Amino acid sequence: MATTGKPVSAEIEALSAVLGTDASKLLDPTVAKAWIALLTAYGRVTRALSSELMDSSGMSLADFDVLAQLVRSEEYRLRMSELADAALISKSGLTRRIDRLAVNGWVTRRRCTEDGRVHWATLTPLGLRAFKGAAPAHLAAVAERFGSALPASEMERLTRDLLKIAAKNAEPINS
Amino acid sequence: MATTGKPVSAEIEALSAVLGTDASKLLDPTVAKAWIALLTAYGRVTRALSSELMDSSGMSLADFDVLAQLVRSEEYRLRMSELADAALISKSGLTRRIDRLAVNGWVTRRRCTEDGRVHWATLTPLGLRAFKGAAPAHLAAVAERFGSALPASEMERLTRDLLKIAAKNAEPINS
DNA sequence: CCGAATTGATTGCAAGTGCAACTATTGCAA
DNA sequence: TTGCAATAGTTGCACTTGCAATCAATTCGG
Repeated sequence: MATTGKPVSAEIEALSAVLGTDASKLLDPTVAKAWIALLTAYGRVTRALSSELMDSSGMSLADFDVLAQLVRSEEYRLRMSELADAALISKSGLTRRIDRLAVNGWVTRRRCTEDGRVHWATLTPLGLRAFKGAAPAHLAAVAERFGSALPASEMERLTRDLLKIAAKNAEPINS
Repeated sequence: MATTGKPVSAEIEALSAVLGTDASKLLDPTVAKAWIALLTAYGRVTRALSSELMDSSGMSLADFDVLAQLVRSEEYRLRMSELADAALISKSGLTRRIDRLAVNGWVTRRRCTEDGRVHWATLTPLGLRAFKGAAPAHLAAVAERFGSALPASEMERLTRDLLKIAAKNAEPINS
């Protein structure tokens, strides 16, 4: 979405001309600038991290997230829907992602004996090894591409601001 | 990626336990928190905006961006690759997106008479109408979901920080 | 001028995605 | 009990995506 490097004020002016109303009434130029900055920063960083991770470890960012959630869970396992929520993807998306991870031998899927509706996704030793192999480079890349741009105090302020935005839009993904 | 509402320090500790090294050496917990906050804020806001826009105007966020770029361009037209860069999508993605927009009658695609390699994507009057119909609600939604979370001065600081991050990762998409 | 390199755009392909419909299992109420 | 509602997960579908290969037009070196 609208992420040129060009000044946003011009963009707002162009929109005003077209919309026939003062577009800055609809969207404050300050906000528009910030929004475009967010889209740009997010897009560039994730794009770079994604291809670096794929090159170095053969896994996607989404794969890494799923493995990370399993790594930090009790007994290296989670229910499918817990895992979907934690990794911020839809349930159907997770089903197929686990299919792929299972083909690699990185996770297993087992039906729960106590409640037959539940399926456990469990990290295998091989999956743990894969994660351990991928994590150092990936974390270092996050530190470099994202972390090194701002001093710590500013980073904390950024976190607070972003969490306020996130809080304004809180709703679970799997309704 | 890894976007639970849970404290990140726990995440980092879990990773340290697994990686066998102090994961905070690899990724400062302050940075980790900020990164997860960015992912969360971005994911929630764009998800909501996307479905609201689709419901109200039948266009995707990507469609809106493409139309917005054309609206603010000279004579409502851009070369395919200019437009791809401006809208932050790949060239092949743009080709097919323009296909779809052309089916709606919102844009036309014409070969350039001076340089036969170049194709112009041009906004039609119908496309302009569609954009004018969609923009007010969408801009208002950005104002509400994103803009209203922070006061203006904080918004400006956020913009500066995000642009620093973007600048650290500057590379054109279509290499 | 002619052929090779370059540039602009499209297409084949092999993914990934979410929604809605579906299956399987369990819990609960009468 | 029995049958219906709720819950967990999977699948069909239609659509998007990006990369690499390809086609088409232009430019440039000799």
